[in-house]
Amino acid sequence: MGRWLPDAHGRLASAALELYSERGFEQTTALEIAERAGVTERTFFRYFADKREVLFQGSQELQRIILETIADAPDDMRPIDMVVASLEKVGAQVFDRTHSIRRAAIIAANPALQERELLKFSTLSAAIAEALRERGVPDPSATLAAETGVTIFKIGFESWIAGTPSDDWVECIRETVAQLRLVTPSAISG
Amino acid sequence: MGRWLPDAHGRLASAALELYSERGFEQTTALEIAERAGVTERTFFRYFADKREVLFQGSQELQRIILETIADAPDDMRPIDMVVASLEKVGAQVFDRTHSIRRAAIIAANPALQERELLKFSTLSAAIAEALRERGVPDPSATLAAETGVTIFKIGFESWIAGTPSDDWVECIRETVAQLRLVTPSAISG
DNA sequence: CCATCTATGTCAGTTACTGTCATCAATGTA
DNA sequence: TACATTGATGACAGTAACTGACATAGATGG
Repeated sequence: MGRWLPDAHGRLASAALELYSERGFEQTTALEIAERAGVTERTFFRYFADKREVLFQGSQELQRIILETIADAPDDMRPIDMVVASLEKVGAQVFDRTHSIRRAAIIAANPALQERELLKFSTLSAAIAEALRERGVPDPSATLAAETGVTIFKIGFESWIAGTPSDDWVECIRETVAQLRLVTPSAISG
Repeated sequence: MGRWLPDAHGRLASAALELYSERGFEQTTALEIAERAGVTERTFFRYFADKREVLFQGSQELQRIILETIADAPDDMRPIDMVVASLEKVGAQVFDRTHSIRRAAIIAANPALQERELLKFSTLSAAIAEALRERGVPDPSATLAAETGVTIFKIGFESWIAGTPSDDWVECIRETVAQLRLVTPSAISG
């Protein structure tokens, strides 16, 4: 056995989620998180750039899968369909529903966390647009498809969390796309 | 003459903009801003909730004008056109171009400020959607028109700052709408 | 002339985060 | 076996963003 318990990163992330749930984000200090995880406060900030970042560890993995899927998509696919397909793929691999529900409640209760979430979405959108451009999709199509894709992700994620109309990820994404088609048919589907 | 110089709020805002420009947002302390404005640090935090908020004082006025314009729009106008009309109206009343250019450069250089800006846009979008709903526009049309409107604002603002194709606000908004029409003709214009 | 109001100053306190150096198990190497 | 190196962590001091509580003094109204 090592000098310390393994997986300090994971213990910190779990401790933070618990404490943010129990007493709220602002009412939780970094010291408290560290103590519950059995490390010092300094170690917390070695793993996470700040208190908010703990809740967004999944975003890198999410982005990685989306970008890879877009890069590997067949050439004859429409850009928006490449993006939607990558969104469908992401669900099963990344999300635990119980965890996501708790996390969403924490974020909904705190503007500082909403800010961070918006920045992550903005970053994701820029990365998707760039991936599309690398596949030869010109602007503004690339940017618009990316923005639309992120909008679908947001709304689809919300409905998956809410469980309406379904708690199945792919179904939520497809239903969201269908809704959007009703409003902008010629922009989404040929 | 009063006990203190008048317009502490304005002096603080100017001092902050200067210092953020000169040495960057993170390299500027609240104490330095206060000293340049001739007040104490405590007074700075009486006027502004935090260091970032100084740069977003215009957003409330911006939102007010947009919402009022939407509320007063003719009944036969399409929702998206109500929003676009409100965006056109806002420019001359709110923005000073020199100030806006400096401000944009400061924000572009700092992720924490980008987060705040995204939150302001998100808030604006929600408020526009609500204003449309109050005029009888159902969802998801209201939400989509609001989101589209904010997108137009963002891109139009960027082109106005850049001066391409014009440094005239209304022209920038109209050009952005035209660009968007090219991509989603049936969603924007009948 | 007095009471109150309002904007500000003063000051102590909490906490998020950072830089730096020490420690010590694990690991590789002679 | 002995010894140097590495990597994760602890220890600790420091900065700066905020916050709360109370003091002060000019302006204002009766």
